[in-house]
Amino acid sequence: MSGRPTIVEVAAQAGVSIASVSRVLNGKSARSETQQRVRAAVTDLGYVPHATGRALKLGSTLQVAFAVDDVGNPVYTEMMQGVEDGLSGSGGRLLVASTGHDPTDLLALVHSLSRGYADALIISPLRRSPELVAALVALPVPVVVIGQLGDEVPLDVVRTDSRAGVILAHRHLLESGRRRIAFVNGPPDTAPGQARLEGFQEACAAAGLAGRIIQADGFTVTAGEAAWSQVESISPRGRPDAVIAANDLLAFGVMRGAASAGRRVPRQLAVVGIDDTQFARVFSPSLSSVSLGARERGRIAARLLLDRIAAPGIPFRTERVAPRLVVRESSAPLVALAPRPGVPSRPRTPRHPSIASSTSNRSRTS
Amino acid sequence: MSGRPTIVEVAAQAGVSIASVSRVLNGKSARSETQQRVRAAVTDLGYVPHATGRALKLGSTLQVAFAVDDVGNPVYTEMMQGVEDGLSGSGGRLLVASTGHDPTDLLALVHSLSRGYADALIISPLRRSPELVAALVALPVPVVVIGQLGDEVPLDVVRTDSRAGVILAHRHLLESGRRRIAFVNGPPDTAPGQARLEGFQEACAAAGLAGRIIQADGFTVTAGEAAWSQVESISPRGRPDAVIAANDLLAFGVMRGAASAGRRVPRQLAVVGIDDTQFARVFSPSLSSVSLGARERGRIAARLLLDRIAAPGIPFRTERVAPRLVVRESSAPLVALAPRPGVPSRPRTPRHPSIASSTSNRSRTS
DNA sequence: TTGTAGGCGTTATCAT
DNA sequence: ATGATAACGCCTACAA
Repeated sequence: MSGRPTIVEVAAQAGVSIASVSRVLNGKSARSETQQRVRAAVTDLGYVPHATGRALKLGSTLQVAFAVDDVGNPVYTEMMQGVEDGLSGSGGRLLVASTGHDPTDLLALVHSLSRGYADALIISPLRRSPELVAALVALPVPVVVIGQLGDEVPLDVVRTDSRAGVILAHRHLLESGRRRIAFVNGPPDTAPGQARLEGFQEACAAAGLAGRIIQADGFTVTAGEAAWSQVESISPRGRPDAVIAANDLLAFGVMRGAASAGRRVPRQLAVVGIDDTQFARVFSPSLSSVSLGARERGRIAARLLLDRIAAPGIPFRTERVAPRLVVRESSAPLVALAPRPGVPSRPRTPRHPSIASSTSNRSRTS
Repeated sequence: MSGRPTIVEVAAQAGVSIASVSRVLNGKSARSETQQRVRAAVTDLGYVPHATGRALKLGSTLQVAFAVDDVGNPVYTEMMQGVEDGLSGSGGRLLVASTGHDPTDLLALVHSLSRGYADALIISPLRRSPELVAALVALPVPVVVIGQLGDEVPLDVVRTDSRAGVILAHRHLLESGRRRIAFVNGPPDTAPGQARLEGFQEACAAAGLAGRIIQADGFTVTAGEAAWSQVESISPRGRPDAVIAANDLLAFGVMRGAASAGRRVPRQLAVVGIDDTQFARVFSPSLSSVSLGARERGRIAARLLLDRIAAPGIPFRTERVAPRLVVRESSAPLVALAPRPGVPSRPRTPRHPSIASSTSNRSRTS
């Protein structure tokens, strides 16, 4: 009557011991009559085993925490779906610790994890402060990091190579006939901000071009819009004819800013994003973007985690997902755009059978 | 050495009893010397109280579950951020149960909640099956539902009125000079699908217009694109000049489909979405949309929950958030578009000072 | 096959 | 102010 029924009451009702109840419920051997009585009592009382008791005894909660800096960024939702995919069937629940943009939050969260809320942690941090790394290593549960980490850190890691991703984008823009390529970066004190900046600089050096770098103050759409207004203030002579944005949200912001200023994409400005989020192909014009396999990285992270839980002693691994350029409308080659200057409003399918098709979903791997 | 330190080891190290350790850690009175010794031992051993033990004793986990059908839909991310906002400071963690699109998942999740994983549940279900409602009511923890529920269900509810939202959108399209208004709906067996359909039918009746209804098979971008191809197959004479989509994702799909078919938005086709997700203002053209206050609903849900936890006995409440039309470019009035037919590519700011501005962020409440 | 009993880590009562 | 001890709900040797 008072509160939920416990195993004791079930045992009493069934006229057996609590051990028998537990056994029946966990599929251990028991006489069929005992099983009957226990099951009857269970449905009778509406008994549901309490997770906490079990967790305390077994020492595991069957919860996996997933921590990111910004759930508002679709790339993390996709990553999370990947994690869910990879976890499905393992009987675990997902504990999502999003935390706003406060950088101390992630650290606080990691610390709170050492209270045993979760059996494991998958984390994709924007910044890798020494404190964070130390906290992760000290955690009493398995940790998988999605992102770049120092080489010698004893953790399982899922990486991609966003530096190479930027280089892919740069080469593609060169091939599509652009020469004044600018880079809109997010905060350079983040791991992706740093890697992508390096990629851009390397690409520029290789091409013998001086690429302009614009700093946005976040990886958000709004930051991208603000960054665009910086571009607009550049004298027309030096104004870029192409932009690589450090992620899709920035790219969306740039495209919106450009549209508001009356600039035509891709005719006057080519744009390439990074992450290939679900909205990249939906925008008009659709956004060319470098996929970093967010969903796959999530799935792999889950797999690494399950492997480690199964065999805690195995050596730490680093898995890699290669970046993949997905060419869409926003970076259509100039040669394809030239023939029909008078009809800009038509769908921008290039009439010229050039290397890169601007059709929605073609992709090119490198 | 073996595993994490427990309160027993701390007590031994400090030379006091476990009761004293517990007291010090929970801020009960203790002699200052005792406090010193305990704190020293704690830092010394790196002791962190184990959540499971505490939960078992206290009977509460400090976890709140948030369940939705599709985390891929940004409206739910926003709702979740609202929940987080509202929960912050309460010391609770958020357990996000997303579950793919399998409708049985939500039910399974709700059942699993009765295992005591969480102290409370906030749920925003697409479909309200009798089984689900029954399971929710039977749950031994407080439940707040975001969405429509039967009137007499003994639960706290946060509602909006998406039926009225559709009517807002319809009226706005009439004012912007459209007459052949179609409605792209999601599955009609969902609560929003049903309410929005009713709203459309009511609006059509009031206007004396026969509105065409197109069924999409989901609330997704892809479903919206497919729905658009149905529209394209309509004979030119009866083809709509405006579309209300049952949510933003469908609207994005429609706009993408329309763009691929060479239709111009808003000149040839006006589009209005529902939810006013973060990408509505970013798209080109930016999407007019009816905001249902997802973030605010999340915040309110959290508040209702905290109130109920504080005082379990209080009567159940239903809070309402009014829909709010946000007018943007995708539904610019025809009169504003007419004057300059030769320059369609310029930003679509209307030259005519009409009722509804098409500037990005203006909103009109009703 | 079944029951008894101990323990997982914590908090809280009740003596001292 | 402090310590011994009993729960909390469950699982699992071990003994019968």
